[in-house]
Parts: sequence; C-alpha cells; structure tokens
Amino acid sequence: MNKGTDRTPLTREFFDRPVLDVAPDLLGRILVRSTDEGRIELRLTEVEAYAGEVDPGSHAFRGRTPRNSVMFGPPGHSYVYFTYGMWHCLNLVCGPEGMASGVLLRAGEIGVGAEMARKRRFSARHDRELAKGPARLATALDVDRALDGSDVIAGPKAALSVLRGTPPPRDQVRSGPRTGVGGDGSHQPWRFWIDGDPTVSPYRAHAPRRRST
DNA sequence: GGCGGGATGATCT
DNA sequence: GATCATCCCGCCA
Repeated sequence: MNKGTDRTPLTREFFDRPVLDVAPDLLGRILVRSTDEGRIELRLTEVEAYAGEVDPGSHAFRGRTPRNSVMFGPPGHSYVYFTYGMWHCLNLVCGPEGMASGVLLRAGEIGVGAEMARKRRFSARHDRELAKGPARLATALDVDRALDGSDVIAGPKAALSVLRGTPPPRDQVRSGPRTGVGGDGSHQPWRFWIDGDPTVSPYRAHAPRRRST
C-alpha cells in the first residue's frame, strides 16, 4: 500500500450523496475489516451503483422487505446479502436516506492481512484473485449477514470501516454496464473500475439460466 | 486461457 | 416455484 495514504475515515457526508457520485469516488479507498484474528485492508478497484427503487437491478426495486431494510436507512452503513445459496455480497448504503441506493463492492487489492485472506480463499492461485469478484471479496474479508447494517464511518477499530486512501486520477476511472444485470437495468454504465488493475473481475454478460425440463 | 454447467438456499410472488 | 448483483471445477485447446 502507498506510503502517504490518507488514513482518515470517510464521513457521513461522503456517503450522503447520490449513488452515481459516491460509487466512482469509492475507487482507491481503503476498506478495513477488523476481527479477533486481526485486520485486513483492501484497496477498492471495482464497484457497481444500484439506484434504489427506480432501478430494476436493485434489491430495493420492489420496495422495502425484511432483507433489504438497511438500504432504506441512513447512508454510511453496510448492506450484506446472501445469494446463490452460497455467497455473500457487501454493499455500502448511499444517500439521500430513504432512496435505498447502494454500491456493490466488486473487487479490490489486499494490502494488509493477506495471510488471513489466503486462508479463507485457499483456492485462489494468485493474490490478485483473493478479492476479484464480489463474493470472493466478502469471503476474503469474512463478511456475512452478521455485518448487515454496520456503521462504516465509526473509525478503523469498527468491524468494518472505510478510509480515504488514495483515489486514482480521473482518467484512470472507467465505467461500463453492470455485471449480471439483465432487463431494463442492463444498459446503464453504472459499473466503475480502475483501468488496467489486475484485481478487477472479468465482465460477464447477463445470461438467463436455462429452464429445467 | 476459455468455455459450459452444476451447486445451493433465502427470499419473494 | 422462479429468481438471484456467483464461483469453481472439469474439460478442451
């Protein structure tokens, strides 16, 4: 990790903005996960924006449910969901409150605590694959539903927090369609990543699963 | 390295 | 009962 990285936690105001402002601005920030075993730090390299109840790709599209209720609460909190029967994904809720918008954290580079991440991600061949993909990121950082609703601006001692880090130059930020989102939500360029970064997950077009016969 | 397909279960209609 | 913001393995090149 760069010397001179800004280790100040992000503020509530940072998250209390429209999701399309917050999402690209999260690139290069440092996500800190603290557990009994130690600390893992990850530099965010890929994210996706989900624009609340107006976005067909969003869990909040059909309104508030017990699972997604955190998305409707104050910005600066984590929303963790369980999917495909096996995996967790980590999101950060953005403002304004009640909009139910969030940013899916899709990939990052582990700078501190790689040993712990390797233990949890034993099948990864290279360190750049430890958090390449949203479920891998959550697995590497030991994130599950127990962390749903965590306040991420409480400082680096909290279970989950985000520090200012070092955002990339504007011309290194790319955007494109979101991964795995079909239907009306598929054409918005709401996926953001750092150009050329080896930890960015490969794009896969949305492919409807075959009907079982 | 690039694919096809199976695994697996909470959630919501 | 369909959907799901996925990953990994095995196979082929």
